[in-house]
Amino acid sequence: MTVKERVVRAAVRLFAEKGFEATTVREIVEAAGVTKGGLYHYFESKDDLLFEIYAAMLRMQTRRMVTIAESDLPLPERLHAIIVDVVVTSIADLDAATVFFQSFPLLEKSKQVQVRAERRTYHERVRDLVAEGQRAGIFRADVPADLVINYHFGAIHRLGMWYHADGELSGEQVGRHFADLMLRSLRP
Amino acid sequence: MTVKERVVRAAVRLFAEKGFEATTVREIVEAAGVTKGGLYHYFESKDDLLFEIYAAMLRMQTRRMVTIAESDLPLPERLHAIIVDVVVTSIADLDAATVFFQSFPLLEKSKQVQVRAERRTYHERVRDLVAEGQRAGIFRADVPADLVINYHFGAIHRLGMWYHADGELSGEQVGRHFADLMLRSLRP
DNA sequence: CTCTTCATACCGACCGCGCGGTACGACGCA
DNA sequence: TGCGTCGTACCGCGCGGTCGGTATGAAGAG
Repeated sequence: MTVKERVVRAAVRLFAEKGFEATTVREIVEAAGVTKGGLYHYFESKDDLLFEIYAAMLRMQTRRMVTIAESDLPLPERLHAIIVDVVVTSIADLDAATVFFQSFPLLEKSKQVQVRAERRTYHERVRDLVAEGQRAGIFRADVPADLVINYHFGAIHRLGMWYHADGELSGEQVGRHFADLMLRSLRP
Repeated sequence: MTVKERVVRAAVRLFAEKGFEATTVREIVEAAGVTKGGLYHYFESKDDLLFEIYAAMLRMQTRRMVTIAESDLPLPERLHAIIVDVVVTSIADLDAATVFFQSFPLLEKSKQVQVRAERRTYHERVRDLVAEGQRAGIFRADVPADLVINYHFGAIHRLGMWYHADGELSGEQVGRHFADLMLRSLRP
């Protein structure tokens, strides 16, 4: 494992556990078994480290979502698969997901803009699926598609607050339950 | 308005906007129009200030929830009213709600224990309503009540991330949509 | 009614600590 | 020798918190 990977791994765990600001660079290098010189050789700043975590998560989740959205499955099944996938991948790297959904305001403003832009396209892409289903009469149309997306993704973004790997449910099971809850709430 | 109130009001706004750790005591006293001496006369520490915000929010929301839960309305209507109420009160003081649901890990550990205990009773109280409905056959029973509560309250806890008062929907409207989404997802 | 006492409310200059970040040397490989 | 890869000793800053002091006004004594 490279120095860079060890730093990222340690940082993600600490950020998830104690928050970005409460975690010191000294703690990160200690947990990663490297030194400050090593860390600052690969990262410009503590903030830059957070941004790398963000960028990796965003790229991965967006790519997977687009792949499913562009498949030729029936619309409700595409939506179902997207929810299951985002839940499963979030749980697979729960620390990163926790950081991702909690530390956004702490990013430098300029980096926030970048991240927000990509998050927006993600949001709109999925929202359009819902809106399409509403127009087709597959989904009930008496609730705004934007609100539906904010609602259900809000639920997903809080996963890190309560899910523990030693619990009874696997990521796959949680994902299916979530997808079912979403689709049922849209049933006409 | 007393010094204490002004401090709390300013602190809530700043904590919601920039996060607890990123907000300095100097910024708070400046925004509140008081001095450090005044602040530390009423609060033991910056952490104590955060805790007061938490305690007030918790007491208020728990009290309201219990009142509704103990009413003699039919079960689904009680659940509906609880969701509408928590959404409306969260939106009425969105800054406090945002802080409440985001800054928990930054509280002192001993205070976390207190808060967690009360949050737990809140959670269990509402979960029991769902479980009761499942046993009675009013709600579908193929999904764990705990997961249902985590899911739907997760959505509520993210309100501060996207709701803006200048949008099209009032707190009441959002509350009703949320409650509808929840009850529909439980329809057998 | 006046004088003394004392608690409460608040002020703001100051402090020590530990933070993120840096400078520079060393080591290994080409 | 030269370049990329670190290690280590250090730095300045700004943070949360402190502490000696003052203003105010209620309570008790005479």
